Amino acid sequence: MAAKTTIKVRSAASTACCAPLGAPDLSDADVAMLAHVFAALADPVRVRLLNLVANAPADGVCVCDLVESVERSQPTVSHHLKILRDAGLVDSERRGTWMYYRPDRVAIAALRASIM
Amino acid sequence: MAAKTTIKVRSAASTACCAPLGAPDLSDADVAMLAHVFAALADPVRVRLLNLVANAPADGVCVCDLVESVERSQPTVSHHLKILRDAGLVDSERRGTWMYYRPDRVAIAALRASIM
DNA sequence: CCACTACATTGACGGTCGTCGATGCAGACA
DNA sequence: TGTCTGCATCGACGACCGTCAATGTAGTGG
Repeated sequence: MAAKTTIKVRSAASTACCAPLGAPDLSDADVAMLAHVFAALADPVRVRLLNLVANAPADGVCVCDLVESVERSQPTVSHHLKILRDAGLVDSERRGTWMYYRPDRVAIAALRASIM
Repeated sequence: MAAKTTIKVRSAASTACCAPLGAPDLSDADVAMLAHVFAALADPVRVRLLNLVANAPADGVCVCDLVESVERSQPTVSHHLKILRDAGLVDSERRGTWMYYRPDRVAIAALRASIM
């Protein structure tokens, strides 16, 4: 079996984040990834959703509660949550009929660190 | 003349930034402002431009140098720089025929602080 | 005054995004 | 099996965004 290198494996979905915005040698891939994560926060509904998820109890929030809070249709909320999840800013977990969303605090801290 | 209150005047152009993303009482105005600033960084060209401006000599970079670096037309670069300036992330100053752009490090630090 | 340079603004085009109704799908329960 | 609930996906529409050529504007220098 191949030896595990010390290279950090990027978590599944091109997640946040990486090289700081102010780095003198920022690669095009880093630029694209940063823009992708920032784009996930470029909509007021998604900012609010992340804010709600971040202030939820430790076991998460279900989509139905979020739909009520942001006053958008359920498909629209699902759409925005998918964008936040693809950006690595939130996690989701199925429990029974419900999907519970929680913030990915590691990714969020990495994003903060990437700003200069 | 009216007495100056201690209320902090928001610098000219709805600038970055303010209440943290994780605040339990984040107002709609805060959400809108955060989304606006994040939207300014939601494009790879603008992320690169801010990166270039941030790594420029202390007296700034002229637009012509940025045009060469990002390989876009001069109107396109001007357009992106205007978005970054409206978001409060960069400052511009005229010197002779040239416009020099510099990062607004205070606003950038405020943006970092606003992430949870 | 004129020509030139550096940058901003305008106008137009194609592509992407936010939104919702309709539909699909999985789990719970009888 | 059938039905109900919670959520995801699809399809479509209007609005916004990134891009560039053309044009406008301000400063420089002859």
